[in-house]
Amino acid sequence: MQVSRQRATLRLQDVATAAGVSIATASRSLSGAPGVSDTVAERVREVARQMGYVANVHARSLAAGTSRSVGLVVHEIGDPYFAEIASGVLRLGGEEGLTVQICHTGRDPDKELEQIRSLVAHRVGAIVIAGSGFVDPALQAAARQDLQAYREAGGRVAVIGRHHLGVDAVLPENTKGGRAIAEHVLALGHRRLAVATGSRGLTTIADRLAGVEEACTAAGVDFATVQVIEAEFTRAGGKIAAEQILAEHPDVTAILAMNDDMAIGILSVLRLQGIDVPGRISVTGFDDVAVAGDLAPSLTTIRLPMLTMGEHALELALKEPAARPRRRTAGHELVVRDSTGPPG
Amino acid sequence: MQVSRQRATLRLQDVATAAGVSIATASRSLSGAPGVSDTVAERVREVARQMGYVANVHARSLAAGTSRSVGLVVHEIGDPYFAEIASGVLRLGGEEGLTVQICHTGRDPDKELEQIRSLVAHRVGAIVIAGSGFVDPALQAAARQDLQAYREAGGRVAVIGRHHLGVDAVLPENTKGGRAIAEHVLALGHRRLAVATGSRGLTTIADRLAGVEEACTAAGVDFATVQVIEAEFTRAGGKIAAEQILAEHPDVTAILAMNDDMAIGILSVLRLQGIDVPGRISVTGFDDVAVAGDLAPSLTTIRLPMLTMGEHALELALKEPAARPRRRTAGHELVVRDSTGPPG
DNA sequence: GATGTGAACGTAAGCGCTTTCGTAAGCGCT
DNA sequence: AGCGCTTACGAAAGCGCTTACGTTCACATC
Repeated sequence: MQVSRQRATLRLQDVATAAGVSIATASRSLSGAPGVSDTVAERVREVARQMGYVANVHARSLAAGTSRSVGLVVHEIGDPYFAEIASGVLRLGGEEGLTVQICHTGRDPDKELEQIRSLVAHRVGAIVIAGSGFVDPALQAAARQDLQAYREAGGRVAVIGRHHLGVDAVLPENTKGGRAIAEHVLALGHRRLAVATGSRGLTTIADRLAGVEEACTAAGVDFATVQVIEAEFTRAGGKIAAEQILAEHPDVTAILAMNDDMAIGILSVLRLQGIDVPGRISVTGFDDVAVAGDLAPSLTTIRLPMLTMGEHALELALKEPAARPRRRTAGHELVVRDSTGPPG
Repeated sequence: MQVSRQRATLRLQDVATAAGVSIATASRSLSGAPGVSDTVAERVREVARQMGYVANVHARSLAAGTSRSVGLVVHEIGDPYFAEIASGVLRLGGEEGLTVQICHTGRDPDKELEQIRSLVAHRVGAIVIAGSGFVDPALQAAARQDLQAYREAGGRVAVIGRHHLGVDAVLPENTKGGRAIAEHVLALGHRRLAVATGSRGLTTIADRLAGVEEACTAAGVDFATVQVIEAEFTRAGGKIAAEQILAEHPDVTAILAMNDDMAIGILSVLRLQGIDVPGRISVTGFDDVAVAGDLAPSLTTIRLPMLTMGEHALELALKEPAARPRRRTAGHELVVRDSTGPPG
């Protein structure tokens, strides 16, 4: 007895046979390439649909030398800042019929390189790298070199929020934003400030701090008197920073967190300790993550258009590469809410 | 003059030539397959590293018939619930050396099918589908059929939070959780309840509501007297629901939101209207997203281990398929915080 | 010393597509 | 009828890998 051995999946050949055409015609019909009469093309498509044929992407990419997919590298997808960027990339990518590979690095430079390599291996058409780069020149150079090779092989790269990689970039106005938020606090009359920040080894943070320093200098406040507390760039880090500030610098009247996540942690500690915000201490954030406006008190912060930044970055990456790296600034906006007020 | 035409990217052949071995030996060396002496294998690897060779994943997948990548389907990656699940999948996936393709559907059933097909086309080794399914049997059947074909072709599937697809599943205790949160509120003495929920056409929501109904019945509260307000399953939907509840049912003393996002929106509206929580109205959430504990008032909710659920789902999907679909329940935990108290 | 054995390596046949090139047929023109 | 031109299609050559199978050679066995 003969056992009819069934293939696991349909091939283009099966569709072609069923439609009574050659494999070449079938391929052209399905991809919409010219050189096939409309009637034949339509018949092939109908047959394929009925059979439930799904083309093998690997075979297609190998033969065509291109792939309809893009890569996205983020620090941590659970972080709302990156989640929103990812949402933007996924939205535009979906519209363009691209699949998106997401990698997260946990802010580990080695892992970042590894992830980039993996994306290169996948011959993704474009790579979007979100999140701060490293101030360390050696790390920058390593990333730069890998990306350079990828681009020479025809890959496209865009980054969000770092400007040292020689590729197209979407740049949030970190320095201007840092300046704006500090100016707001200074204008309210605060003079004894603390800053809660993540590692200064990240460019984003360095930029934001630079803005704060500018504003202080302009207002005649010696930046050296500003207490800069470095902790994790997370809610937990914010809590630790807040406790440290309260313990060591009880006279501070305003705490500037360098992202909303830290600010949320800070608010939480102040609330637990019964400290009035903004009555005794004003608190500010940075990013304007979705929840910032719904906190109590709602958070004064700098709005960055994360979703749009994700879209723009992918857009840049999909464009014909320019001779010189393009820069696209993403605007910032000071959003004044209830967490800031004049010093008590 | 002869122009040396340079290849865009290195091939395995180039490495083999440089190392003075055949392409087969090179392949075996790099993949760690047996049949190569250690010295030769090491030399090949060293040469490959020095040349910066990165294997073409498409060629590899095509030849080997497998791919080291998995797909993740979520409703919306910007939603913290899904972002945390994604984080779990990415974490475990990264550990296993898998790349992860993320698709989001915007809660659109057609788009979900489309995304699943795209993943099938990519011959991903496994697919994890997160998020509620549709109660509608026709939609269920369509998804089920596509997945069935994929599994017959050797693909693995696991789902999170839906139990109708005949595949391995990680099931959050939605009904038990709904019951627990309602019991908590009822035990505090509340009798005039409102529920703010997303579309009841989603299984997750139907399950949670069923739990609430159970608790009400057990406590002798007629579920028909509970005001169930259906809106978007988001912060914005929570605000709309809250306004409607305040306008139409001002005597309500507790609002049960069917996820934290809605609860945050509700808290925000109550705060704006100067309504004391929990003094006049108690509010509960569901999920325990990261920010829930740092809100003011902090949110009483049901904790679901999202990150772990993501990991477990991928784990299930990577295992040898069992004869019968496996079920793995993810525990729930009532987290009582400051947003609930006895009715005023 | 003939023979079997296994390890180490090379040859070549695909994997399922895309795309170049060749060919046949249909068309209008002289 | 003969010519060139266009259009529609098929044959076949890859894309860059993996892997079944063949070959070689060192070594142990009788």
